[in-house]
Amino acid sequence: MFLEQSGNRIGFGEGFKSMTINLKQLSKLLKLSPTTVSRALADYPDVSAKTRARVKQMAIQHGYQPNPVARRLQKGKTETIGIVITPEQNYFSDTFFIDLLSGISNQITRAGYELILGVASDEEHEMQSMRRMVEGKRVDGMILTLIREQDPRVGYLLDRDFPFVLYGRTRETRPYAFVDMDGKQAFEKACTYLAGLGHRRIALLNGEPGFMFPVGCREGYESGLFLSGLELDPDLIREWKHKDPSQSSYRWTLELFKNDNPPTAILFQTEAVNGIFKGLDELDLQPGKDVALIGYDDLEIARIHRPSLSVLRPQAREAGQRVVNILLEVIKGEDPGKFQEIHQVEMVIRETSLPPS
Amino acid sequence: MFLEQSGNRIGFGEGFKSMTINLKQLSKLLKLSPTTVSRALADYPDVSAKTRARVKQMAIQHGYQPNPVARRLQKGKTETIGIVITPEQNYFSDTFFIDLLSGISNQITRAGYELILGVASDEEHEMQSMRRMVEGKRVDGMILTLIREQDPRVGYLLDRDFPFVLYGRTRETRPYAFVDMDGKQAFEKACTYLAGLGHRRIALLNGEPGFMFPVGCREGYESGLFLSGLELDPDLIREWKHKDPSQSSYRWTLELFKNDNPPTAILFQTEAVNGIFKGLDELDLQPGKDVALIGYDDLEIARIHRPSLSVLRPQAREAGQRVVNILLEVIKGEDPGKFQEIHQVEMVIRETSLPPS
DNA sequence: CACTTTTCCCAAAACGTTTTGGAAAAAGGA
DNA sequence: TCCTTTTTCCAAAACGTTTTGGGAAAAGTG
Repeated sequence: MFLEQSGNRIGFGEGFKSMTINLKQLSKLLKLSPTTVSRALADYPDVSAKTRARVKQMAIQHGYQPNPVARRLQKGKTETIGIVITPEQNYFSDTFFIDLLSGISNQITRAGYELILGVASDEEHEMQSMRRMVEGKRVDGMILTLIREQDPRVGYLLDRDFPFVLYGRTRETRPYAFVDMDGKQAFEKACTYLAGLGHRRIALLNGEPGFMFPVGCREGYESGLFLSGLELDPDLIREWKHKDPSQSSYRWTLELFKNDNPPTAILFQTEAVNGIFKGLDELDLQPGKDVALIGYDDLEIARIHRPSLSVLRPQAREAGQRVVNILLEVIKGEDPGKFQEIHQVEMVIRETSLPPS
Repeated sequence: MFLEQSGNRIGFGEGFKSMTINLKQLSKLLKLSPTTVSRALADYPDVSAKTRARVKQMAIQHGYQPNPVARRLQKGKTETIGIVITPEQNYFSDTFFIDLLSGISNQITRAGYELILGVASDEEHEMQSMRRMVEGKRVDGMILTLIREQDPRVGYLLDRDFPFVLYGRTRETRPYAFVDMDGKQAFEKACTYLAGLGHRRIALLNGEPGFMFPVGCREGYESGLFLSGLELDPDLIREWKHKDPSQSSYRWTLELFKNDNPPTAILFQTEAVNGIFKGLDELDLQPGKDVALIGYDDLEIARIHRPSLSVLRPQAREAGQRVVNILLEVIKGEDPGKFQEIHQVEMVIRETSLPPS
């Protein structure tokens, strides 16, 4: 049976291609010009309803789909958008990034576009991969994530007037499009919530310096303290590194409680939670009971752990969809400066945000 | 200053395109035909060394790069390969999958190809996304991961004689190309190692049923027991689910030690480690000391945790590179049956694989 | 020198679409 | 009826490459 099938294939002599039909063949079948068929399928008004129906029916019957490569050449667009990720991004939490990517991918598909992916080992290769896409005319627009305070990618793209959208923000005076999570509001909310419960010593384990996101978190934290009439103690603030969130947070947790006046609550990014739990465990402190905890990002561990972790939950999927919709507008020629969105972050209260004991 | 720049852009009236040069323009500059320029750049022997040098120099001077879309149309290839991932894949461990993807991406770039990514929420959308790529003539080949025992994707692609390579294996009699990790050998090795240390009761927490990988793990486990003269106890074997590795492994760990004759060692996939640690903690058993542990996959947590976790470490990056190289051969027309690779998995002994106490 | 071979280059076709700029036929208006 | 408008279709050009199939000039060969 397989042999026979294989024989057929060899008989046709063109492998996979034999299963496919193109515009010219379809138009011949319909006894119409390629022009008319093309326009019928694209719903142009200058083809009669009757022939349009006939064309469409024949098209689906033969499974005709316009060759995207040919269409791209004619249209002068690649119908493709690019993204470059780095291994760091992965530590950037488990379900979070895949959710973002999922929103991006679905919206891109819906628009008939393609998402091409680059994986870069470091900052230099990240730039290199992007340049290949941009200068090699391989994409119509770029999506940028994991944004740094000073991010050369943004300047590069602005200089070339090439369409792009940031997931995040950077320090740049020229207008550009972005979708960002309101980290400031989120941390402010968490901080005032804890203060409202009676916590007076609230610590912050912030993200890696150099990146933009922790800047907002810090602002929100400070603002939250201020609004609650608490004063800022630099000893309660520290940053961790992407490379080893658990290790650095573990060490920091131990140091934190050597303080004469230790905190009763900690704000942090959920990726660092393992180290914090471990540190508290070693100090014989119970999470939630002895120390209140609120993490940023609703990772699996936050839901699984007992006690379950209260978190700030960014809506990554929705953000991904917005990023794409905006990018498509920018590609169409809309002014990027018009698209600057800051999304609210919801707080999910679970078991680790009790009043101080 | 910015205004002036912007004015220029509007002056040229063609935005980004104005920065780019095409073959015709380049050939005009060189006073040569497009044919000759094209062939010079492609190192055809029928263009003299002198003009070839002249062409190349001018090309880099003007940053000429052939338009990939036009090239693809003419060559009848998309120079693109596709991959579809699912959120499940993410639980499939942190650094592991990104490492695989990194190997894939780098090798694809090196070949001048593109990687297009689909993200599917479930099995149905996974198929749908793949069909769009294949039937829409958007890719020359597919890479498949997270393979199931009965995997409809494989039959679909074989029926169409469409090039693809599996990362993993499936139950299919027709020949196809794959790169797989030797899970059997890995678990056999781990099992005999533990038995060699004196363990007589070794438990297995296996991956989710329905997927192919756990099948090999089980085989290796059973074979390891047999080679060590131990007998198999079904009570010591259980599977977990991708959706909540920690939760199901936690419950299982508790059940496991209700056994009259509890295990002194556990083999498992590292994703499930949190649940196991939590279960052991609750039972007042110390990992490594009271119960030996070996996980499959060298995740961050394995290195960070104290005691650090002994693991089986697959070389994801190398595997990704092989997958791509093989796929490129298959696309060229090589017989897929020739490419069936099973990669060895190394064992990293850390602190959780001591003799029984 | 005459003939063959080699070297070097190029015009035209092709890849599969969409868009442009009509043109023929049908319908409407006087 | 004759002219204008609307409807419906299509031939040709264009997108930017690579490949095909020569052809002219230069270099060898006797």
